[in-house]
Amino acid sequence: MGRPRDTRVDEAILAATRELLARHGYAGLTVDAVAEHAGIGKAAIYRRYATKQEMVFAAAVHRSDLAPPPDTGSLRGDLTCLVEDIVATLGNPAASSAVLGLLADLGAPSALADRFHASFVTSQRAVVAELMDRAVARGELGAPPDVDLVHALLAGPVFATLYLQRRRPDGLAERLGRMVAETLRLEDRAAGHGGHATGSAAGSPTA
Amino acid sequence: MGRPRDTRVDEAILAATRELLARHGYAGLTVDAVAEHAGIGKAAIYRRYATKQEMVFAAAVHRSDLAPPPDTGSLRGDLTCLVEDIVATLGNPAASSAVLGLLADLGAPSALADRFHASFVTSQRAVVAELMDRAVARGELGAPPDVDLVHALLAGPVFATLYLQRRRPDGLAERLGRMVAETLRLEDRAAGHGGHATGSAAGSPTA
Amino acid sequence: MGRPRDTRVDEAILAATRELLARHGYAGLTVDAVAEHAGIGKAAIYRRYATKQEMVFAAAVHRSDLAPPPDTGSLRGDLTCLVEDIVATLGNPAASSAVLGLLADLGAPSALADRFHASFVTSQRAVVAELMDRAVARGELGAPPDVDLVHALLAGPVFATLYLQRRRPDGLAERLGRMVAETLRLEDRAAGHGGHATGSAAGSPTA
Amino acid sequence: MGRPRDTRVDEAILAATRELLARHGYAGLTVDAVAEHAGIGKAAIYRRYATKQEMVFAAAVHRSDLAPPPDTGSLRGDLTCLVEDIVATLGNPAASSAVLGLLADLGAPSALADRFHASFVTSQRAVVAELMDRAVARGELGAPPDVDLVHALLAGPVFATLYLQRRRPDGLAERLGRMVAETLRLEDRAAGHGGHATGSAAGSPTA
DNA sequence: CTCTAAGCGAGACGGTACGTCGGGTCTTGAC
DNA sequence: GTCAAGACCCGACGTACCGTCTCGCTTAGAG
Repeated sequence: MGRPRDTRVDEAILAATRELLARHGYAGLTVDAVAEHAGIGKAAIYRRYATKQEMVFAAAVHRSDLAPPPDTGSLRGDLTCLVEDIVATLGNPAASSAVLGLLADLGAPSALADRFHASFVTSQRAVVAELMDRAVARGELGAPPDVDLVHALLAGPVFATLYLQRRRPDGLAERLGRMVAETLRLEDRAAGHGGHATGSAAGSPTA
Repeated sequence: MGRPRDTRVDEAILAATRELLARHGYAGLTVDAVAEHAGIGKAAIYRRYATKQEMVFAAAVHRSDLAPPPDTGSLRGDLTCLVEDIVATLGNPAASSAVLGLLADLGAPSALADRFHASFVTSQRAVVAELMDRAVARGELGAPPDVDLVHALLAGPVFATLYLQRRRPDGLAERLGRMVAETLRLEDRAAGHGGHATGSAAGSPTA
Repeated sequence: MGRPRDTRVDEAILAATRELLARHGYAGLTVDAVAEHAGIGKAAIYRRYATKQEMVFAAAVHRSDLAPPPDTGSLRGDLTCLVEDIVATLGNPAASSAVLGLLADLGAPSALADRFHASFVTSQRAVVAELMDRAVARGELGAPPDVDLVHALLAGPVFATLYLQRRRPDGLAERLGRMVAETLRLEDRAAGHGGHATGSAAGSPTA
Repeated sequence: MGRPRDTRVDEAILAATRELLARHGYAGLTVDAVAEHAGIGKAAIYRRYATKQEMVFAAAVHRSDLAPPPDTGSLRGDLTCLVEDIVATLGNPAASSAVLGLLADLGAPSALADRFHASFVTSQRAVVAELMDRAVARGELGAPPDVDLVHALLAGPVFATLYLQRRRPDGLAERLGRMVAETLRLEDRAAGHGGHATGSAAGSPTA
């Protein structure tokens, strides 16, 4: 019962967090500043989020449950598509700061650390697993490969490009999708599995 | 003139920083705690390092200029070796926390940000470039590929495994070295270059 | 038109205020706590009282308009009676906390400050004036003395005993009434007034 | 060891507290405001005082250990002198607000409550006891009266005048000293003690 | 062999942000 | 229009950390 939470306040908090995150980065983000910028009181923030980290998580990461993966008809297309999603998510400066900041802040295992993992990592992993199954169904792969490895091969280079090299990952999705698809097919064949010889398709379209 | 710096103090600072970094993570690391744990005064720290970041950098990152790359005789061996170095560097929990923390803290360009980049990223990049040249010299590749891309393909998955998946990267170097070497050869041939047909090496499965 | 105020709410507010005042003192009294303890909403409180001070005033001070002074037949008896009233009023722990708290809070002149003054101070002063007139009429005093001084002589020691010494003022009224009555008669005679020589009463020791 | 407390900071805190106390009263006094007004950080305050109350106590009450009572040669003079001291102490607007505010805030027994009592009440009580002994030694009184009662008779009216009537206590010390001295002598004789008949002295100099 | 500049542990300093709490206002849906 | 519930804005509280600044002492190398 009682007065319901004001939706405009929710949105104002998230919007302000995202803007200040983009403008000043994760370090440099102040709860007071968010409150002032959103035209609300700090209590309204802490009524929703127990800590600054929770707020940032909600503002910049939570919703990125990673949309259901569209089937492009080929492993390579699917992977490219997934990488494009990851790039799009992290390309946003707010999310970019937030993910890195949270990753650094959430050293000790905690409830939020788990939720962050679930929202960000587990969901990506699930998508990867789905794509592998599709490839097997299609006959592109004989057996589904190590999901964590594939995930690392896809998400890792995006991280490296953005956070280590501090470059825009232009064209990365395309190239990464192609390379990983090719690698997976090679590994698959080398392991003695092997779909019904779709292998040749892989060699042809270099983009 | 005057009294020279006490070497034992230098070491005590670095040791304490590394220990506390490993124990409490980058967030959770306090300059006061380092001073107390090292049995020294804060002034002794700030006489050496201008900021907490500098201290952490010196304690956990600085020396990792990445040893000169040993020539293993094959692209795949060289890459595996490099990834092993990266894994070894970041496997240490102190360095692990430190790198992530500094990455998050050093949002704005600064002198330290540049030095961090130089010590960590540029040196890795240089090694990658060297390995590419070796491969070309050996005839494994017809033309040196995009160094940044290769760097991202090597370092990225290590980051993803450690920081996103929070797993130990056991066996990652081996697999990653093989996959990337193979991918590079494929790309190279597809691009119409092509060393003197060392391609067969790709077929030899696993190791 | 509209729903009438619920009388039980009025009483619940006042009762809860008094209880919490007695239990936690003025400083530890919270409007939220009053609402919860009374099983009502804060709005019901603020609909009746503009501020926490008003509420406390109403709960613990307002009604103490100081009953009409009973004529005991002697100045000494009247004064004793008045002091007993004051002691009874402030002896209640709720009222005790409330008066002190309001006194401290109501620094700046305000409407409530005036009402507090009127309800608490002015009414006492009026009673004192009345008692003085009675004494003059009776012939115990030749001229009515400075009312404020007499008030201070009566109420002050009660305050000092309760708030400074933190003791229960047992037996204080009796002794204070006697002393002040005697003092006033002495002053009166010294000033050259003098009722019809009731002075001898002064010699009658004790009671 | 370590850097010693800066005396100027101590003084700046106390001075700022006193000024803001006088300007805005006890309620309305902010620790942040004190820090800003003193040009120091909040930490410097909380390093010295655990709470706002402690700070106010130190600034406005602590030092009022009540100077050693000067011997004026007569009970009446001594009492007048003491009341003048009390009036002088509480006449200061800062001390005035502080005493009342602390009295109201320190409802529950606590370490500070005890120290406040000791510094403010006990010291006054000790002076009163001393004056009573002097009077007995002088022969003005046959036996020392109830010290708490006398203390209440002296301090109480000052409180009542200042805090209840909100008047300046001009001329109060004089009148109060005379009245209480006279009362005590009367009580003393009535109780059957009696110094060597100095009684007549009381009647003469009315001022 | 003294003098002196610099290092040292300790800890206070000014700031700034945190997360909590209280006061007084406003809003919802039930009555 | 009142009620219980509870969200809202505001602003103070006391804590913690950063990077700086003394203190009084120790330690080496220059004269």
